Amino acid sequence: MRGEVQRGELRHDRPDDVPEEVPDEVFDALADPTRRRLLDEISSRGPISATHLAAGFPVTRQAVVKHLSALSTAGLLSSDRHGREVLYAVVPGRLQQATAWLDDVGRRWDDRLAALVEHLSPPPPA
Amino acid sequence: MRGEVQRGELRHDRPDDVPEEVPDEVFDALADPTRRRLLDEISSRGPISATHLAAGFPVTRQAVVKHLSALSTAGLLSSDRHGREVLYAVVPGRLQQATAWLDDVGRRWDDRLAALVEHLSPPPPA
DNA sequence: ATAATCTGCAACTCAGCAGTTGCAGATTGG
DNA sequence: CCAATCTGCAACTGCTGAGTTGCAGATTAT
Repeated sequence: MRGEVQRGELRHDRPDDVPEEVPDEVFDALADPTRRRLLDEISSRGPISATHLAAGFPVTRQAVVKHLSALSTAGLLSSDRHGREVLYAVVPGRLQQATAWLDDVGRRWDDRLAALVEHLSPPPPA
Repeated sequence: MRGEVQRGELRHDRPDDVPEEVPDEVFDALADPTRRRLLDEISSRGPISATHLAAGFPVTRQAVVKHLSALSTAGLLSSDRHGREVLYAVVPGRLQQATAWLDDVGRRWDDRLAALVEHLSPPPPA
């Protein structure tokens, strides 16, 4: 037996370009530990420049800038230019999109379990 | 000027091996779109084997197995062997750890904004 | 027993991303 | 004006992770 017939076609009728209604870049941005620490710092210290942030991190300023760009692309940060420096700030509403998906999965699973319990345990004799 | 004095030392006194109190593997597991779709499927269809899942995905069974392993390592899935097949199920409690961090950052930022508004707007003249 | 399934391990390829260095443009301060 | 500072762009390196193929062991069905 060679080659195992794997790689079937999808059963769901989602179009290929809309595989899920989930904020893709958001999770991607949150995946990196350094990016999460940056979000952490900014949320604590308030609007701050890349150079100032980099002073507190073990990586170069350029690396920090790339991470901030990723976070901005995901809509988690906003950047405003003040004079010669650029201050980054948190956009809190965007975080809810991530939690929404997590809650959805969790709730769906809870519903499954609840339905299962309901099905397995008939009402006690009165 | 060559070399820019970047790469400063951390200002926080966190030890290096405990950079953050955040579920690292969880975010790492949630970073991949395929893994999120797998979680999605399992939460909808209930306990299911890797082979069955792979039939609905455009990748090989092995790839699915690797993703399921990552999700299990993160504590998001549990696996039970029934006969010759292994059924994967969602562990919903673990998802709350991820949402907890997101909520923390969001709430902290909201507090900052609230304090700022409080400070900038003195009580109106009576 | 034998064929069909399902799982698991190992080695390999390949693209992407984190991080780096180097330099040039723009802005503030003395 | 000149020096210091902050930002931005581009090219390069290195590693990790997603996905693959190939095969072997275990379990069920005929």
